[in-house]
Amino acid sequence: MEKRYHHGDLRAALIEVGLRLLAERDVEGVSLREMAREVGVSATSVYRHFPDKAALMRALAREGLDRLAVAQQEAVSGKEGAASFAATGRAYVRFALANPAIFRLIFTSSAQLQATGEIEALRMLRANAAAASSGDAGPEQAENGALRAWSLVHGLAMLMLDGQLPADDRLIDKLIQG
Amino acid sequence: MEKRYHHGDLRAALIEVGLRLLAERDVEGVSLREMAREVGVSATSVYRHFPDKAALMRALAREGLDRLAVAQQEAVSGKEGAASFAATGRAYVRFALANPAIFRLIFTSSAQLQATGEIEALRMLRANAAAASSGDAGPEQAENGALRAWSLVHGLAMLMLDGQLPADDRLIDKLIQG
DNA sequence: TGTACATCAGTGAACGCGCGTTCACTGATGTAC
DNA sequence: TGTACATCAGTGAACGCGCGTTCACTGATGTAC
Repeated sequence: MEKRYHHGDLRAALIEVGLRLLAERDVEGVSLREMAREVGVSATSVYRHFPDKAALMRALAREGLDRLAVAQQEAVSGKEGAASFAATGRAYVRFALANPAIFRLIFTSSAQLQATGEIEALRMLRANAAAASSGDAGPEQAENGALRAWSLVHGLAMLMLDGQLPADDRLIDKLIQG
Repeated sequence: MEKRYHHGDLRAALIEVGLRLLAERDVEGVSLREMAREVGVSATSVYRHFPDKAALMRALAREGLDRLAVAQQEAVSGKEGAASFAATGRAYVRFALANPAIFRLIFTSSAQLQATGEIEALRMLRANAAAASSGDAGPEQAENGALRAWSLVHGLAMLMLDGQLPADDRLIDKLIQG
């Protein structure tokens, strides 16, 4: 028996299932066949919506990036300057800890995510980092400060994900705050 | 015809080939069978030296970690304090850029590398980072400064590897130096 | 110095595996008349 | 309102793939007598 999905429904269902699987296991452990199986559809039908597996994975990365952007936006609301950066940075690291595989997927595939708006989450972090370091002398110092802040937050996330540092909320606060 | 390796020779040859392959492609692209093929030996013979593929990959990570330690040691020679940290940090990032797959492998599998001495490279970076921030008030501030420095350097390496920042030597210097 | 033998690092064939992808197809949907 | 038809999202079977690993084996090495 054939299941009929309204336009876009199977696509959305595949992305939802994909993100759920990525919450449980690593990127390499997620196959196109399994995503189709979980949705309850034949593997073949995926090809009606994505040219190949890579395209589906890119869609997952894009959706993950959107969610990271939302998390940062929620965290930053009503804050300014240094407090704003700290909030964004904390949200960034916490998102990574809560969604390890998705966070990794975002960054390993984001070089291919070129379309407008897809890098919103990254743009926002950079903007906040720039605001945080705007007390510095010139615009170049501010830019350097922003990149340093982004690197700090990104490195913190990665080191905690890889078990090099304890994934401790208070440690995050200490390192980002002061 | 059977090839005879003196004790440890095939082991060393496999590690050498593994690192060479990792210089060309990603971790997932390196198979046990290919490493054996490259050495010129049957896949089966690998099991005389490693219980399974995971053990071989762990050996590759350990060797990579040693090389990272050496690179840092060479970079740091004769320097002190902040200059010492900057040198170590630069060496760390440059190693990552020169050996992307190995650098990633080191960190994704280093949670399992528990034996003494295996974390030498990491210990060294932490020590130098601590030295760099020893001007700070108390020991806790110094520790925080060290972790911040490590995060900064690690994040910089990862962002450059993932194409988020240009892999530019001058940018490395600017962000680590100042 | 020569022989017997244990050790153990190699061998090729075979296993089952799940994968991504292609194929020719079917049948429900929604539109045109 | 009913019928004809094009569209196209589904289907299951099949493909070739290289993988990690197991098996029973072979034959070179080096030691004990």
